Amino acid sequence: MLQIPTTLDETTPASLRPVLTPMPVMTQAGTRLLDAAGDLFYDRGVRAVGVDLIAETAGTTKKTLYDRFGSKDALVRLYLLQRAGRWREHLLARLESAPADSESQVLTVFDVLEAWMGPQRRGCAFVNAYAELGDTDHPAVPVIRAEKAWMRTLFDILTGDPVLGGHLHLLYEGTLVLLTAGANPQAVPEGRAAARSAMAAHHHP
Amino acid sequence: MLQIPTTLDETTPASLRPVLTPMPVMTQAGTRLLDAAGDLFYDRGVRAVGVDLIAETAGTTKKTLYDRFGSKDALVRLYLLQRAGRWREHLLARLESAPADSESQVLTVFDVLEAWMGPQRRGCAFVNAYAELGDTDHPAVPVIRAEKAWMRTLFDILTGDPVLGGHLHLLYEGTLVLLTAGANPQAVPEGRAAARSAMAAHHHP
DNA sequence: AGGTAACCACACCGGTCGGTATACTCGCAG
DNA sequence: CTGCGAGTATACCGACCGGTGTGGTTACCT
Repeated sequence: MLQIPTTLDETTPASLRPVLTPMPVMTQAGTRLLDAAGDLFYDRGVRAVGVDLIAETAGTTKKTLYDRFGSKDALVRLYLLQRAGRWREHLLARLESAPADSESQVLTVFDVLEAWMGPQRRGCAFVNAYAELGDTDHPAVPVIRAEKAWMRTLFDILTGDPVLGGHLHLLYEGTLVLLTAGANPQAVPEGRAAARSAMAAHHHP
Repeated sequence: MLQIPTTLDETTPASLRPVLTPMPVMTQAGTRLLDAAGDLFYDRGVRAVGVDLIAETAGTTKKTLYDRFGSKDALVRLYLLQRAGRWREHLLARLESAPADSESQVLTVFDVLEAWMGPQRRGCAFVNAYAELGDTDHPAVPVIRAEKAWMRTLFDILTGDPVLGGHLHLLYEGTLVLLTAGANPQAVPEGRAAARSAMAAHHHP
């Protein structure tokens, strides 16, 4: 049985320790605000979206936004936290209904990525956010780092080998970048084939 | 002899056709402006830097900025164009003074990347810019696409095989992302080792 | 001498930024 | 009945956004 952590620990992200980073209790307007912010942040970028637009899109007011979340920075952090949780749940569910052997599991990650992205060209929400925030003390940065560390841990666990896991994680991140910024529609098939080749080479050296 | 294009063709980026995209003739204040904009854009992101700050940092005025470049968007495009040119020249110079065999050339790319980045955590200027601009009609987007296509062509030429070239390009982009957004200081050594493994597997299948 | 390109200093424009304040309505629990 | 949390509406704040206009000073070219 594979043991994959389902929570996102911001302080020791690579560990398996099940630390909770719970979402705050959401009111109705709060949920609408976070959903609207999520769509807008992802589509246009964090800095490009103002709090006025978020409140208007959610059908509420800036007052309510600041009553619920306190600041735009906190809302950005929650946006990434929610997105990380949804991706993890989605991916783990698909992996459970895939063949249990290591190679199938890894290739399934690429398949799930392709279906998740669809025809869209906005790339990885975490890489995009990091591009805007940089290596600062913004409260969202630990969430970004934790998401990358979680994917690395996933590949390590799926393969049982940190060297192969690292190789596959590099291929996964490269695929995501070249699919979007690179505008290469063949990125996912190429990434999948490269992953297959890397696993074959590792098992028959 | 390796034949690597040194120019950045925005319209047919993958071709070897030597189309020029020359920098405009620069005055003294124009050069200072573009240099200041380059540093600020890369360090803080394109949207986070205003034209007032650029002009002040360059020791000139907004008036001069708009007289030279016409718009902030044009300045952003020129920033990426200049950066792409510098990276290409730097990388090709290092490749010329490296062993000429295919494997050494590829591994040298990772070494040059590590030295180019240094201890810094701002990542790929082109990926960062795409994160802010997205798949829009911004004049800088073709420059981003062309840079990614140029790196892919480089790996194709260095290896003489588009399948292996694609694999290595994925590893290269993944390395860059995980070094910065992922905050993994082992990203370059891991990427280098993965590249070596991919090339070995390709030659002894 | 006249023209012109480059540059600087500075004021100005409408719009938007993140964030706050005031005042009001509604539903609900004590 | 009262208090309170949630929400709405709207006005406001100083700061900054990209971009423009005016006027004046050099230096060089014809």
